[in-house]
Amino acid sequence: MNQSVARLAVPTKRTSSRDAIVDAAIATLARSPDASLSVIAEAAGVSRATLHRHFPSRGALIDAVCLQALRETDAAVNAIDYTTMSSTSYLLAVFEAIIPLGDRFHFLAKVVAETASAAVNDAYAHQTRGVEEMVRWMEREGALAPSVPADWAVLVIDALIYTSWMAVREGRIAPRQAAALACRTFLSGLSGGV
Amino acid sequence: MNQSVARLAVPTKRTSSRDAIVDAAIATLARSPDASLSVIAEAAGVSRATLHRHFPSRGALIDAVCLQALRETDAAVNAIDYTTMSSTSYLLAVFEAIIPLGDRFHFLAKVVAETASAAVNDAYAHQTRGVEEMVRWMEREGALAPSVPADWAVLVIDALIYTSWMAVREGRIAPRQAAALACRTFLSGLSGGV
DNA sequence: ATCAAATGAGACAAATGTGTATTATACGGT
DNA sequence: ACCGTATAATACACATTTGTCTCATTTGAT
Repeated sequence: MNQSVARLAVPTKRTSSRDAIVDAAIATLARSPDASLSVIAEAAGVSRATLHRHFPSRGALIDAVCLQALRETDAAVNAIDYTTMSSTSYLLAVFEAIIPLGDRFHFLAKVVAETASAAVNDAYAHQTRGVEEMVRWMEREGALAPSVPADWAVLVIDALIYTSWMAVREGRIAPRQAAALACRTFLSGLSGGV
Repeated sequence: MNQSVARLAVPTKRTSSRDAIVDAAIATLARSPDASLSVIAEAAGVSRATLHRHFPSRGALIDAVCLQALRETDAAVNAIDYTTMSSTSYLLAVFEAIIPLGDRFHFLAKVVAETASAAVNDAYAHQTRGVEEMVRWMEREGALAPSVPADWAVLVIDALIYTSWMAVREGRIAPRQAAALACRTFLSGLSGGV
């Protein structure tokens, strides 16, 4: 891939351009998911040629963007110390960790379809596996009705995250409240209760 | 728009091509939301020139597609006789009416962004207003917790419809079960209960 | 049969996005 | 100061899509 990587003592700013491009791509695609490479390069303060040097094709860039997003969400979730809490508290913690990332990653749903990269699919599957684990945990703790297919539970969690992202993005709701509402919606629905 | 419309006795098949194009557009865009006009025209069994004759621009076609979709969903919901049921039964009926339409309209979320037509925005706003009314009805009947923002309830309903559409489309779940699960999720969440 | 409207077939221009290649320049470490 | 790398600035080729236009043909109503 990068033939000079192996050479030692060449760390300099080798990745700085690349990172700038990925960051700019995230920021730009967040506004317009169909932004051209020219626009992204400009936003990165870099020539289009340089962009192509780091990412041979648009798909390669989209891949990198997706992987970066998945890496960051993964990190946010992994930062939670789940050993000290119940599965339902963990659910809330996950919502609270992920929802603030919506600013940057809400566009993923639109953009992921562009790519068929195995790496991205793997990372995505890994993330889904994490959600499935959480669902199973809730099942074990009796926090989830046995009649509910785990598959559906996973889908609803994803949907609530996306909905929260959009609601926060449109200024309809504050991140913290979104997390609380999403959690409540998942666990007890919107009827009755408080 | 169509200067010959006023002439009487010219109903013939004047709109048949147009309808064929809209139908083909729906079917084609359902598979690939970025399909070109050539592909759509071919699917409609019509030359691209004819397509352009009916729809001057791509946006005009997308508009027509969106309006058609909104019209159909509206019709499906309006067919429900809400006078004989509770608000929560109505919610289930709405889910059951709309979810089967996902086959054809699930792509709307991706495509609506292409257009900024006032007509489409109006139709969309009208539909949202319908959901808001339903939410208020549920509030009046005490089926909705007062602490839940109506705004959030509307968002969750939309999200559940979209999630159901996708889940059904991917064969993960049957339409009827999807409606039941969506309804249950909204009302009582996925914990406890049955 | 006739006439008008609708259509099919095709050519065409313009715009856009993407990927490649070339050359000169700036930067950074040795 | 030197040298290699990364970069900027271009230019280019290529594909795709969209929209327009023309002309011949078909269709359908009368």
